[in-house]
Amino acid sequence: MIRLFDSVHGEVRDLDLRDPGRVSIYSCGPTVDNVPHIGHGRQTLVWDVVRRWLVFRGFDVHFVSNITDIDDKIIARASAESTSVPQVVAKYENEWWTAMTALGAAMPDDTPHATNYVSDMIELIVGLLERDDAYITSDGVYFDVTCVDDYGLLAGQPLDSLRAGARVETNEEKHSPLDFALWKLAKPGEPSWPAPFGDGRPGWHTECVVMSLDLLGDDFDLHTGGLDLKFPHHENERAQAVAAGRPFARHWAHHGWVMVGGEKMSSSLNNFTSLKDLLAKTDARAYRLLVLRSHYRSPIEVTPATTADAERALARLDSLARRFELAPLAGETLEVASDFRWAGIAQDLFDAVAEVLDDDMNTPLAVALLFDAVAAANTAADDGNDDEARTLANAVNALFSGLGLALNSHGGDVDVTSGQLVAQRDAARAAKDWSEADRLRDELVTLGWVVEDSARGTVIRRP
RNA sequence: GGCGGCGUGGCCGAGUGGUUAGGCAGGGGCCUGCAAAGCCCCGUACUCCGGUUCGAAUCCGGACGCCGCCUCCA
Repeated sequence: MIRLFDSVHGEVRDLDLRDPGRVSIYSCGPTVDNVPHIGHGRQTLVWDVVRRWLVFRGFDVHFVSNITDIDDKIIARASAESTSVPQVVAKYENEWWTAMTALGAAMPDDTPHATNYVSDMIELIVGLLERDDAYITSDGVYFDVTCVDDYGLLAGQPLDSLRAGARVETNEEKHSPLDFALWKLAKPGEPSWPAPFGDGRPGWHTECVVMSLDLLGDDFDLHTGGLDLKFPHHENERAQAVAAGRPFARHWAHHGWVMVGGEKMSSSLNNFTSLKDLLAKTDARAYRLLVLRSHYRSPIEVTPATTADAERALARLDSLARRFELAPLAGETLEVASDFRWAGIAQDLFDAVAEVLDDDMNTPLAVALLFDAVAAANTAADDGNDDEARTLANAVNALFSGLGLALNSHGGDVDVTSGQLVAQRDAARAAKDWSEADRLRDELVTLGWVVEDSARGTVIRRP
């Protein structure tokens, strides 16, 4: 049984699936109005890992993540860049998938785009208007939050206290400051779609409810997103579903933010580092390891110090991969291609890791267990217990593969010159010509290699 | 004001009422021709003040500090 912290109940609970063995997940995706930042990267990694783990555990996972391709901020960006909305969308959506692929994240099974769902959204809004759950103003259609009895469920507060804390509302026509736009009437020059209540565009909260229900069906299993989406975005999605009489997400899960000097990283605070910039100087696998080494609900700081720490830890894993010539068992695909036999000490490791991952994805503890196994494998190999060593190393490799972290045994392509130097050094060492061997090692180091001796002779790799 | 989270050894970061988290960095040792990699050993931490308990970093109360949501936001 998989357990996950449920944001509605504020506690870790069993994942109660609609269809046993199958997991339907909707993960709120980006508004493509800017380059993805490190926080988006964490988001993608967190849910990629959850998805992979569920697949590894044998569940049939249906993973949906949307692209918001119409929004005020996209329109603003098009204006700022003196270009069109479609061009902004094309540019930043491309940036998004490029960065996420570089992170080693598997593509979602479905990637719905809001603009392909406008007619469905209009249909939903018409229904809400018919039931008086929404009303029309001079600039659009708004949802009346008082129509949902338990509005505030995700916020963890009743409507009254939410209203008390609401900031000063500038829109006098809204019945309550908490009411939100379902439809925004187009101003001149803005992209628009025809609708019975006037040409315009859908509100952000309306997209996700329509797309998730369309692709995953009523009563789907899990809805995820950043902690900042819990309220009001998810609250409002749910409110529409409730008003429309559609059973919505059975579970809600939210991940913590990337922090910058103690403050939340955010597009609006403009304190972000783009994912592209991070990946230009950091191994993407190191970022995945950094994310794995903290709990998904905790805030993390991504700094040169923490990424360097992760890179050195990763080097230890790659070192194991080289020693045992391990090849990753999963990459682009989610299935871990392995005929690995989980038995004996491998089974013990699997059981220990599974126990902590099944319990609210305690990846830091799982990683600790895997590092213990790394040491055990090395010790066994040092002691000449080859079978045990190899079994453990393979198990570590399989489990990291299952989490999307590919161990790398390949130290870099060796050019002809370097290859010759390696051969010469082995010859010198065989002849016990140490000064010549050391000279050749220095030469290799100058060429940018890390030189190690192994049972197979000189091995070189890139640092 | 309402609601929620956090405060662990040099750094990152888990965690349970009593037993080594793990990683990185640092010190010592083994291995090695010398290194590198690997292995072993070491630091004995838990914001503060009370309380419960045979025993609390872990439970309760309080204080202080930090962060977040209530507005766009992963």
